[in-house]
Amino acid sequence: MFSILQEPDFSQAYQFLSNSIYNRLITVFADCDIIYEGRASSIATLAPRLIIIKLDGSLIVHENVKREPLNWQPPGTKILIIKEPFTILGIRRKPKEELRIRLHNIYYITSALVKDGEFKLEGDEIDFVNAVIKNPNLIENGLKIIQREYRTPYGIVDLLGEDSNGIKVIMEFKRRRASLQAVSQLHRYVIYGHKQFGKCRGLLVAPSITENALNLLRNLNLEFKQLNIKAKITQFVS
Amino acid sequence: MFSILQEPDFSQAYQFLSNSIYNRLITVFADCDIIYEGRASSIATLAPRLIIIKLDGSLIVHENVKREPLNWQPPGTKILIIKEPFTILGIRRKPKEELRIRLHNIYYITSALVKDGEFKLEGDEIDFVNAVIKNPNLIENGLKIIQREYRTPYGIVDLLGEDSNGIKVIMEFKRRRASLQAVSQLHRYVIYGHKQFGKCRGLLVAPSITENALNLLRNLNLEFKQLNIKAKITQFVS
DNA sequence: CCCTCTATTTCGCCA
DNA sequence: TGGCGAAGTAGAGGG
Repeated sequence: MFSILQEPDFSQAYQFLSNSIYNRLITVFADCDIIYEGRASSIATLAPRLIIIKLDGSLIVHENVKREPLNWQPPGTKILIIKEPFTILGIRRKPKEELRIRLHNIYYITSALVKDGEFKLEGDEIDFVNAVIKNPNLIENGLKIIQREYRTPYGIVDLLGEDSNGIKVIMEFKRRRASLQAVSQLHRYVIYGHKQFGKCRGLLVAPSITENALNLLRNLNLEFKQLNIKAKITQFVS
Repeated sequence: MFSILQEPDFSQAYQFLSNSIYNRLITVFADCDIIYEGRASSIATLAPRLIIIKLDGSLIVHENVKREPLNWQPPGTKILIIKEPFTILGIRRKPKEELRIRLHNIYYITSALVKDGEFKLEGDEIDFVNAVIKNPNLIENGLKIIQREYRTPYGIVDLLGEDSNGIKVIMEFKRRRASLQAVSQLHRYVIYGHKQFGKCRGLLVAPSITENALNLLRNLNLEFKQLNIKAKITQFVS
């Protein structure tokens, strides 16, 4: 199920790692320096760090703060152990990049057999849009839903509808406070909509919007509909 | 420097964790189920997982694939150990959320004293813009740089310049292939620029651009300047 | 705090 | 494989 190697020499570490890579979830705690070269480049000087090697080739290096790793390599990385100098090397093509972790002193190595469990996440944007599809009146009376994920050359429209006057309504949803970027996104779709449908409306649906975004939105003749899906659900329940 | 506890009972684990939290970099490998409730919500069923607790309160749970953790809590999280049922609880206000990791069987716990090393990263967008500030002719002859990070209500312009005809040039830089979103971003600034300066140009600077983005850009009377900074550097060197 | 934007973003989906 | 956009995005920087 798991095994631990404490203060191994490089020869022991080499054996252990070679047998475990791509088979086990590995952690290494060691003094190391790190060179990354690829999409960007970085150097990390000698210090103790926690290294994780996953079954899919993900390579992750943590220091003692932050949720984000100091260095990493995404899934699909080719991982090599070099004996001299003792190095964990992660190589990727496309983009061409490599992470070179040179180990100076190894405190411990662990390996473990992990079987993924079930995982379910709720409350993302999909749920938000789904709620509106089920009940278009949340947006406005008489709104008809035409298409979800309507594809245009200028991006993918969350929801395309038609109002009670037969005018197309292009809707962009944000689960959180809408920003300038959300307005721009909607604007892009409306530029296309005008070419495609002639007159049409652009509607940004979100729980709130920043002041600058609201100004821009008005400038561009777009509309904002305040909608907080969680609040609405409780409203329906009560 | 480090210590390891193998197959502890809950009482031992409690002692160990209580003494280590916020002092040491901790890893726990254990069978656990996890409930997250906050910005979204998730459930993970019983399975062996690797848990990391950092000195700044970061809480990270990994399974055996992906660079991203299965669940997490960012820095600043309040971490509590509950005895019955044995649980690592991470609580945050603003946003209000909690991560509840219930441990069923603990394989090992490690703790270690980590001193952060030096770290230096190069090759991000800042370097890209800096290269142009140093040598505006990379963009076009006669270009004058007026301001870096020019703030407008519609966003922050990477670089504001003036061309040889005295026309303002609003520049947006992308280190990688420019997308629709990059065009929109530039367009936002130019909308403001027209109000502020009257006539002005919008220039997207990137190593390449997607076809749809290029079409949109032309539609909006914006310009694209192909520039690959790494290539340019080698060019100057050679 | 909020706003804005980058990121070695990662990840998923779809043509 | 590339385009596109969401993410419990995280993290940085400025007002």
